[in-house]
Amino acid sequence: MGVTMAELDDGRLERLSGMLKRRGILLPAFEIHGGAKGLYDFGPVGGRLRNRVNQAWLNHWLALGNIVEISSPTVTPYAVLEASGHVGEFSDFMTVCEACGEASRADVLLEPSHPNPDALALNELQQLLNTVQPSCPACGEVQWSEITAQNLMFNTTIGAGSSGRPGFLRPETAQGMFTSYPALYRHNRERLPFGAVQIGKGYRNEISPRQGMIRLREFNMAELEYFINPFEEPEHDFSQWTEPVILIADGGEELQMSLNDAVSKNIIRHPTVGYFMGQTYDFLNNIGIDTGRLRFRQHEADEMAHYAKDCWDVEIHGSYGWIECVGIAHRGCYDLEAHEKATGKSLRARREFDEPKVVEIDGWTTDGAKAGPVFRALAGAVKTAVESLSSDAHFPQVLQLESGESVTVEAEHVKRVQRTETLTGEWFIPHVVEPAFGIDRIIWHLLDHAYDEAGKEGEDYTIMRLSENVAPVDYCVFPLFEKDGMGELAKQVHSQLCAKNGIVSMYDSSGSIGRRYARADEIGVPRCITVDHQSLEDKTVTVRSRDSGIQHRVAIDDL
RNA sequence: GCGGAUAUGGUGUAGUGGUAACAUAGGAGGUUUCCAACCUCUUGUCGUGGGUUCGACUCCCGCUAUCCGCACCA
Repeated sequence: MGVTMAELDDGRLERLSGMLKRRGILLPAFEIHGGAKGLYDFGPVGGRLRNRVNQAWLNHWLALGNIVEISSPTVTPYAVLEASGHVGEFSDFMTVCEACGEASRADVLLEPSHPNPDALALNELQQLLNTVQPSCPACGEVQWSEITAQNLMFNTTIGAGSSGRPGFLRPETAQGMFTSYPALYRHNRERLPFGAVQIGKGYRNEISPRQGMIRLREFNMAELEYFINPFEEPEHDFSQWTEPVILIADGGEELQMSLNDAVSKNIIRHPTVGYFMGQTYDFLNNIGIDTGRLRFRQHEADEMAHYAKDCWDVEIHGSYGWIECVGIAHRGCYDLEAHEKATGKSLRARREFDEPKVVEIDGWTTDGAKAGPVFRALAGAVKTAVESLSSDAHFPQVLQLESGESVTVEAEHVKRVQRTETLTGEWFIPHVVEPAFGIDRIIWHLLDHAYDEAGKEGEDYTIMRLSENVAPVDYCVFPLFEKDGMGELAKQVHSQLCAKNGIVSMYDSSGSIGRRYARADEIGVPRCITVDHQSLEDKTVTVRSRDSGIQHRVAIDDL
């Protein structure tokens, strides 16, 4: 990078943004009320584009055969996001310099004095701040206020009055897939692997949204949670990904290597992660991302969340430089385990052992009839303590319970347990590989890559070279002139097309024919249909393709 | 959040202490036998709140938004 946008694009970004606004693709939201930072409208053309991208995404994953689609609420109870770690993780710990009023992040101030202050809890940070006494980066004084947590999630209250419970707008869609795990597992006949996808809105109350569509406060995301059995070696066919792609591995150097090779050389550390990298590459290619401006970047070990095993971002190059648009992470069992711990509900899958395991149980347990009346409320804790003893323990014995109390256990309170158990399998927490897509960022780059203002015969001319798979309008229908019945016939063709499932057609009769082609090109309509004099005689029309300008004559009935 | 700049029809811009202009786009009509042509008519603008003033789009202050840099950013 290092090249500023102005040098790079010569005003292209401004012209593109202006066009997107003028043509109803992307517009600042609520503009008549003064606008709102980090919030955008998809306009009459953009709304359709977004839907097409979402649909293409959905179809891409559903085609794998073991993926289901769900939809969960955006309003999320406090407890869910506390369990997932977001209440802690999505907070910035702020402290204010009482000398100059400058607010700083406590963990950033303490970075020189601690290997990973980001991981500390509030009270630990406060302690460290008191000990270290860092000086204010703005004024040099050392007068810090109490640390406060600044949460990046939107707060809300679910319910009214005293019955209202605290909640948040979700910062990601993923938690819905994790909290729905029992239903997903049952639906999939209790067999791994399987996946669940969800497309929806996420919310982050960014301190400073910037760069248009790149950092939003409300954004469209699409996530896949793929649940796998960590005891099984995954089998994926990488034979379709032998073309070299750009990889920036952990070490920092840029490699040109196929995904196939990267997996076999263990640069991509988990085959399922590699498989989804390949699938993601194909998806982005299919919807029209210029794959020459796409690269995979591996998270460094210290950048990765502590539970993640391997994590790759897909970065796409556009007017804002290289932007992270997709993250593909191996999250281990972190999420399901977290919800399991918080709720006490089992979020597991069953696997049968190749051979049953025979377990010799040789130890002690309490004799309920004797120990119960003696230890009363402590009986449960005593039982746990006794069962942790080895087979050669002797009684009477003084045991320290977890609660700190000591009890004397007599020989009559316990009995010997000696038996053999055969275990045919076990319950385990599945691991998760999560490809997470920022739809808005992807749409931005689709537009950015498709926007071609190369000109035509020396004149300024812009074409939006969107893929047919996502183009918001499929056809424009023009009467060459709106007379002699050409207008009526064109309208007829137009409504005939609109009536077809999934087809969007626009009718345009204003301005010269060239102007209408230009308007259609600007929003990326792949094909324009023109009704001319000949159409009136033989019921054929010309179909002109956007990228080549070539026209074919086609019978109306064959459209 | 800090610093700097900016805010005029849909879009891009000009301009002034006496209620605004140009281009382009849009609409109607005409013309035109396929790539932003032409002619006529026409719609539409000073981000927002306050102050100074006889009078503010213009000067001052606040707010909001946008852009750039810093900081922040699974």
